[in-house]
Amino acid sequence: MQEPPIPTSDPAEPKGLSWGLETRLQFIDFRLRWERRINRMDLTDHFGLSTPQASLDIAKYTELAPNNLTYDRSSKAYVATPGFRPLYQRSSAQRYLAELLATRMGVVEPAASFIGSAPEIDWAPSPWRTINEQTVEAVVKAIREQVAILVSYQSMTSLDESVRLLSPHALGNDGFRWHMRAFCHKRQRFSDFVLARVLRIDGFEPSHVDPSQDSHWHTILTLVLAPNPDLAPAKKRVLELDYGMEDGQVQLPCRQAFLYYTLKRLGLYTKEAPDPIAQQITLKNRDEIQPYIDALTAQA
Amino acid sequence: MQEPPIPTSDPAEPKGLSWGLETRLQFIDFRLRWERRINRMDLTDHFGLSTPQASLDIAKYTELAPNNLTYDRSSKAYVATPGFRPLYQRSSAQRYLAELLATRMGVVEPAASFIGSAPEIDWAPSPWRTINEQTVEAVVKAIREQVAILVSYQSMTSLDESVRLLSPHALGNDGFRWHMRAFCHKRQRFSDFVLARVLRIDGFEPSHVDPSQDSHWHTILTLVLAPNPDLAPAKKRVLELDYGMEDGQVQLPCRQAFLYYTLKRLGLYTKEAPDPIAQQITLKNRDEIQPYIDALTAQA
DNA sequence: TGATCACGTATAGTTATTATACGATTATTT
DNA sequence: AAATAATCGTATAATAACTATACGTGATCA
Repeated sequence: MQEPPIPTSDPAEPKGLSWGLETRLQFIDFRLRWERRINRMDLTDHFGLSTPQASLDIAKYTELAPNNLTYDRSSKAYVATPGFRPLYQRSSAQRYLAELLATRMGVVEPAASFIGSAPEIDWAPSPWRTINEQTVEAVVKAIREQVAILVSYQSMTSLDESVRLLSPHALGNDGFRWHMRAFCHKRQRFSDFVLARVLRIDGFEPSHVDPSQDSHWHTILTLVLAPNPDLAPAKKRVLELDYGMEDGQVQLPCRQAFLYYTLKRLGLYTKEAPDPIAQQITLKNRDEIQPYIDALTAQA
Repeated sequence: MQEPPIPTSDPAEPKGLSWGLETRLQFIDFRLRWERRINRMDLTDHFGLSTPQASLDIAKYTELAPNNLTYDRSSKAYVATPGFRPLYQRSSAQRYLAELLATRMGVVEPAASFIGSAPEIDWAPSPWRTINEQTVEAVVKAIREQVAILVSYQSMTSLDESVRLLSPHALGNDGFRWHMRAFCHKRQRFSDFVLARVLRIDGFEPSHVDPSQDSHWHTILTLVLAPNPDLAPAKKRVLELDYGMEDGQVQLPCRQAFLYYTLKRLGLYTKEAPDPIAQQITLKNRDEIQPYIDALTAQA
């Protein structure tokens, strides 16, 4: 019996092909959509195959999507038709933009990406500490094996090294930095630890912590965001579009553990009354959330 | 003659292998590092190969990195040795975390990722408009072919549809949203347009715009960030670690076009004197940058 | 103790892919 | 205007990659 092919979420995606061929067909689809052209040479460069095989792959793609491409003798390449319809999820706009960004930021090696030539792109930069390989490896291992790690952690209160025994159970990203969610045996409570503040890993120790007791992690709040009602209608409409609001609001599920970072990023973490001009977005259910906001100051 | 294999950046990475085999070896490397184990079944599931071939692949990996794995009869799998050293860039911690995040956020299909079972992870959520496929496709096409697009754009000033002719030349991401950088033929100047505010694409038109004239895009400022000097030494150290500062500061290159978004994200966009307690980070070369900051209000 | 499930490996067969070559079409150079 | 180069598709034969199947081994578990 033939081994079953890789399952794909979209039932319209062709099945029963070998993993290699399927990947190459996805490549053809991707290049056609985003660069509007594909060549045998594109295939031979990226996958290291021969020209006859590249021809066969293109022929196979043409069989699957005859209306997606035509050969243009002038440019010596297949070009996407105006009515091109992508065949694979891999060719989605969201995926394309994410891949573009990751490749340019150096997170993804160019050889691992389907992108050939792409439009100029840049982003609002943020200072980014290069991630420590050993720290991540140790934390991931500790989470998987459910053991504690002994770490030297840079605390907010003292320059001296503080050695702590931590039992991590999850990873988190606040938009800037990576955290671990862990039980601190010193303070006897769950909290967040920024991975970049881990100065050294001193070893592993057995641990008996139940992650389900981390209530700040498991409590999921729903923030209801809306445009500031005092804004002009056009501005409100802009905000609705920017944030994907429907009926003038959007619900944002948020773990209590991320409440501070989420509000901070949205510019909603203010103790005073927010300035309606600077503050374009409001927290519509602030009454409901306020107790959790008050709890933040007590904890930090 | 054999076609040349895919070039890899790291000269230590093995070469001369077929693209398929190389990918499978990277998979083995990745799984060993992050899940500490690999099986024939992992390979047959992910790539749809037969068990003898999976055996051969593992044997090949063992030949390349004999000290990275041992077979554990008890768990019926190869496990990573304590002294495991990754062979491929693909197995880096940064890549792993990025892949974890992208997979969980739904940007990358699970089948396209090497991740099998992974630790629990979450992030500070932000409202995210689902990207419009047609808009991205049209903008990318316009940039590539150097033509203008006629769009209905939701402006800040009027609820009525405003039709504009735009000549885009680059894409940008402000941390929340995707933009295009384009010449607006109506206002006769370059500026940013949020993709989500594009209500409709009305067609393409020939265009003669020189992207090199977009000075806000091509002017690259250097922001010098430092911890607030009034903070306690331990807090300063924390910020240095969080933001990868060396000698108490970090340089952040930033296009003038992104200045507003960058300062906003860092909480540095204040017209009044910043509050030293809330404001943990300072812009060390504010004198130098201030003229550009002043120019922002005039423009917006 | 026996069933199960990994492993490795061997053999034979099939499929995928390569190497090479040819003619056709188009753009570019001479 | 003619030669050159590059692309396409395709045909052939050869090779490499991979599959199907089977068998023996050691460890775990009911």
